Amino acid sequence: MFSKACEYGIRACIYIATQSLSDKRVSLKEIAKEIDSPEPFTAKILQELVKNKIVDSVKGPSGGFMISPSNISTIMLRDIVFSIDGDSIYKGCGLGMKECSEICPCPIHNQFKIIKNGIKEMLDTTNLHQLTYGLQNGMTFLKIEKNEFRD
Amino acid sequence: MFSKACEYGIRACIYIATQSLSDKRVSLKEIAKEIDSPEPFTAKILQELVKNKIVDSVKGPSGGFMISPSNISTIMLRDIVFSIDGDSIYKGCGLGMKECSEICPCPIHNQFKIIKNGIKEMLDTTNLHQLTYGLQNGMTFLKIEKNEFRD
DNA sequence: TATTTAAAGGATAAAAAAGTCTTTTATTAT
DNA sequence: ATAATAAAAGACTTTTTTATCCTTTAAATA
Ligand code: FES
Ligand code: FES
Repeated sequence: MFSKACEYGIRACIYIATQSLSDKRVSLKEIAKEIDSPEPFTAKILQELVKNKIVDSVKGPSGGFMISPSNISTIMLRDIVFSIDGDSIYKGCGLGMKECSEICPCPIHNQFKIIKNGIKEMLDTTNLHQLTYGLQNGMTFLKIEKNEFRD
Repeated sequence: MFSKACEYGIRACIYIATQSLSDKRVSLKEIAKEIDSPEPFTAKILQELVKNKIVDSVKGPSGGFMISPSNISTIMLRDIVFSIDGDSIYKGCGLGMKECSEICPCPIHNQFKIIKNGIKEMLDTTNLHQLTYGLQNGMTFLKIEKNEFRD
């Protein structure tokens, strides 16, 4: 569905957002640990998100990444996905033809249109605040949690 | 969404099916031409589909690929996709966690469940016959058609 | 101002996916 | 039987994606 880069990007944004709500900047190291992602690769993805004004970064001591709390409910999942994967997921042809169009539809075009509309709808209507909510309440997770009974 | 291999695989099956309905075996060369795919790569994918009993092949002169007409309406899109890409598209976690579960759901789990159910539903209920229908009527296409006015 | 800290940038490496090529095997028709 | 045909098999190459490493730049603070 999404590229690995995009998956890490979304997870990183959600984690950064939870901490930004408590006015805390977070370091790359902390992010990678909390979302269980490879640190240098995550750095690259964050650079891209910073360029796209989704994440804000500050260098040096007590620096790190944050997302301005006022933006957390205006940033849509679509914005993050678009920054990293573009729009092929909801615009491209499901059978990989150069373009998806009503004029030259592939055999699964009509079935796929429904799916792609659903994806677009989800990306367009889900904001970052919604995604952080469950995480803060311990109802959702960004990595497989290991408890004290099993590892 | 699907891998390139899977896209070619689906397109190949649809083309083979249309010809099999006229009792014609088709060669790799013809398939690759008709679905606009790289010939040797398509060969690999077809081998896999033959192993998975979705496509039948015969070597030698007047050999080629076909799909038994009686199977065309029982082969589901799911069967083709599963042969090539497995079930990660509707079973995996949208944010790339090792598994998708209700016990340890990721922040987009609930939104994604709807999408994934839609995909599963589509794959489970769409059969090969449905997909060949539009193609035979010139309503759907397996490659961008070039007409006499523009190329 | 010097030192430390942490991200940015750029080059590189590893792995996976996509695509190619050559040889072998099976089948048909001569 | 033999030649021709077409898929199967397996090794190989290229491209893309994923991941790592090292140097530079910017900011804070001591
Ligand atoms: S043309 Fe293939 S999905 Fe629209
Ligand atoms: S846990 Fe991520 S989609 Fe279910």
